[in-house]
Amino acid sequence: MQLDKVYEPQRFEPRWAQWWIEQALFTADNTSDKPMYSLVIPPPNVTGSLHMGHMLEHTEIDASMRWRRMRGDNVLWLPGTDHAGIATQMVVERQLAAQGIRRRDLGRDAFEQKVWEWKAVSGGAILNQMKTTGASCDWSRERFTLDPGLSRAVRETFVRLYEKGLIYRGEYMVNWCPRCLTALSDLEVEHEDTASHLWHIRYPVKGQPDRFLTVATTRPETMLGDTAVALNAADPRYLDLHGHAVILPLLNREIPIVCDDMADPKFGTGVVKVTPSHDPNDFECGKRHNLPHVKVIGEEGRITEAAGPYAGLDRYEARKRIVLDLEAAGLLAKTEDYTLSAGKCQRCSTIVEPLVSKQWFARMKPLAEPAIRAVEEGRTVIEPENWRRVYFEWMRNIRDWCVSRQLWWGHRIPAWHCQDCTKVTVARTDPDTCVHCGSAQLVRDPDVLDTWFSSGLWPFSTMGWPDQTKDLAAFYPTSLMIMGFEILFFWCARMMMFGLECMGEVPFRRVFIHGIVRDAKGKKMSKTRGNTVDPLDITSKYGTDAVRMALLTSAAPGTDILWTEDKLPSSRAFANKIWNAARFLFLNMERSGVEPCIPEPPEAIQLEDRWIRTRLSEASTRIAAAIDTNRYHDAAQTAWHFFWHDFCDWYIEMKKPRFVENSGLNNDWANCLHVFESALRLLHPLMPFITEELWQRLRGAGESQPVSIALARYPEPALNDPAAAAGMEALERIVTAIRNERADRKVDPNKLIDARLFATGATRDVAEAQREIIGKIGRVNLGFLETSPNQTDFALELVVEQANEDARKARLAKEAEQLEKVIANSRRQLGDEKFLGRAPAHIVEGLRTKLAEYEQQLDNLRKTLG
RNA sequence: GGGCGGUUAGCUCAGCCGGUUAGAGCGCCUGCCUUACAAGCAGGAGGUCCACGGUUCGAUCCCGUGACCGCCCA
Repeated sequence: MQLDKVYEPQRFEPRWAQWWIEQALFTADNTSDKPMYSLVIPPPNVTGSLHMGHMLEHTEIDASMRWRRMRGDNVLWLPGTDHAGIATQMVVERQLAAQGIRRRDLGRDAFEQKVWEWKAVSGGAILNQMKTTGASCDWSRERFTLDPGLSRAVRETFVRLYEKGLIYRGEYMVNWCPRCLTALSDLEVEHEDTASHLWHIRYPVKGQPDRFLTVATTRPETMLGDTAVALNAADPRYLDLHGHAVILPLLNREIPIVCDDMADPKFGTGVVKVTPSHDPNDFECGKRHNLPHVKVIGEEGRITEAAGPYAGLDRYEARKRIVLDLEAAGLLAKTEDYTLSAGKCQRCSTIVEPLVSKQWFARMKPLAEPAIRAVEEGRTVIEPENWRRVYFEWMRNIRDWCVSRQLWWGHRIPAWHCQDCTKVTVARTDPDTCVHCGSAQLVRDPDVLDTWFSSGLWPFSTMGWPDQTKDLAAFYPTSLMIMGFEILFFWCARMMMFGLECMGEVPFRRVFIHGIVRDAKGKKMSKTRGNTVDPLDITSKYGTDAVRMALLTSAAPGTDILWTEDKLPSSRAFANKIWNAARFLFLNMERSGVEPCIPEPPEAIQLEDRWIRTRLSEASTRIAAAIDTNRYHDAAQTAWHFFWHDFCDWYIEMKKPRFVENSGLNNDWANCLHVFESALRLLHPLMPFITEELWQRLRGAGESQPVSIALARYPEPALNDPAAAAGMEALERIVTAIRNERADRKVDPNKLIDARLFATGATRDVAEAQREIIGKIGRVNLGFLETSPNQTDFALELVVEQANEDARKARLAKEAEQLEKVIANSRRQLGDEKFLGRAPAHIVEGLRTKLAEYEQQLDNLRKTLG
């Protein structure tokens, strides 16, 4: 068996990715009686393509799922995508616009058809990319939010909530995107500080020439729709104006002066303009005073006919004109610089317009309460813990959710408006007649639902709800949810609410919020910034395993990852290390006449076998605990250290002298192959490809083995041999001493020289027992001294011609200096009555023992230095 | 305005309940192509744990204040 000299993942990764899918290795069994572990993917957007954030998320999930599977759990990782209403519609509209076609020209059905065609081509790109990067999903259960089954779940939920009075329709102020031409929920509006101005406008008081009320506004164009000015009833400056009116500048409309607490005497002039149609606060104020609405900005962000001379202008063009006109009329008191927080559409960055319109809303408070309780009671655990507080904060201050969107791509609201009695019929199956008056004159509501409405049902709609399916019985509630914080409210909170409402049970037992992958400067990656990284470019260059490892080693919980490509060479080097360790073993197996195989665990006889198997046990325990608690960086680092520094640096080096030609599968080989094969299993959840490739080559005929390492058992703690650990510690001390001496004396690293060791007790025993191996690793002929040359219990002498003592003395002197400091510090503490009196006994005792050791070490150093 | 997170080696980051010479990877310096691996091996340098104050026998860790960086919500 020959391996290529250099690790080239491109040669085998695609093959395994495809094979895993063909073999359907990851299909979950809903009749299994094994312990269940399930997770539904945060469904990527059909418009999207893979970015590093996905790669991190999917790597963490995959590590977790593969580990659970190898532990023997019945694992379900359910993949799929969501239809991303606004984003997808935007993409297709843009394509059509390029051909000079507008959506409305095409008509609703034809347009929807176009979107489906587009979805068939580019939808699911991310899932295809996941397949090539080896995500161990159950592809037989792939779902899409607009699948018939999932659409039925959406409809069922809408009707249920409507019947319970939790969904209502009404005219309220909503966030309106003048470009997307739809209402948005509060969450879909992103606030951004923008440099702007505060304009102070003078409104003439009616019947009192030369008297003005000055109001300050950030949006002068809305003055066209003012229907009052408000002042505080308690404000002494304006007591005489109660009941009077002002003349709206430019339009010369008379509007009343009202008293309202919205006007804060301490802020600005204490007078505010009231535009009930174009500001949420003014909307409320308008209700309190029964003010009329004048809608001066329309759906497309243009000034309406109601604003007379300005009609037809874009809202920002109108602003400029109005400011100029006010100035000309002498009614602009002043203009201040002002920073305001502008709300922008999450999808297209257009500044959102507050507009009054008739929309569907979901009542959130009654749904939120059980979802809050579930987290309070720990039925769902959110980690890292600080996100729990973020969740509570939002849920406790939740507001009703505008669920209708004026789009064509999505789940159409199952509501019909009667043309006769005007009442609404909401139904699970399309109605022929109005439930209120029996009329057949029904028109279906044109709106669709917010995409997150269907995403909120994902954990159970994907499993067949509202039917009582075997999948639901087997896999709901899911075990774990791994996702980014930015969808904690959008998605996680809504799944919690809908899960509890529809299923009567939380959607997942644990939620783990992973970090964000940012660019090298800590900026969020985004297409507009142009700082995105295509993971497939990186994986094709370095290999998927290396990219996974680079992400995992950086993935400490609660920490964002600053991505730079220079993280990759080291993880590729690690993969190469694994590759070459395998290469070494295969070459030597041939020499020893050992066929590829996975031996039964043999007895651990040699020191290095007992030690490495102890270390293996420790590593597997630690990795298991780390993955179980989502500490992937810890899992990766533990595996890395075990393989490179324990297995390669020490174990293989010690085994080298034991491998002899034509020895066959002796105990040394059996131990070595057993440990190597275990190490592959240990690493498999983190680096699935290289471990599968090497494991398949190692297993040979191996009929008793599973078809894939992915189905093999995860290594379990087997051996704990403290004596072997101590023995190795002694051996490492001797070898390190030899290496230090060689370096100090500048002895040619390859030159075989004589060395003499004086040691006592267990160290002497190890030195004698492992004499040959120490000699091989340290390139020495090791002999022993029967008396200590410097009165200490450990001394090493190299037999060299040139006794270059300087470097050695300098090093030892430095060591001595450090020790003196530590000793002084320890003595001071041990001389402190308070410390002795109040510190716990084991700490004091520990320090005493340690001090004795330091003193011994220092004594040795001094004697050695002469 | 309210809240959250961060500040540890040149860089990127670990560091569990406060305790026993503060760690890793990369980079750097020195020496080695020792027939698995130069994507490697061996040795080494490098730290006022942001600042100040407090609690404590003891603080990188807990508390307070401040500075700077990043983020969320209004």
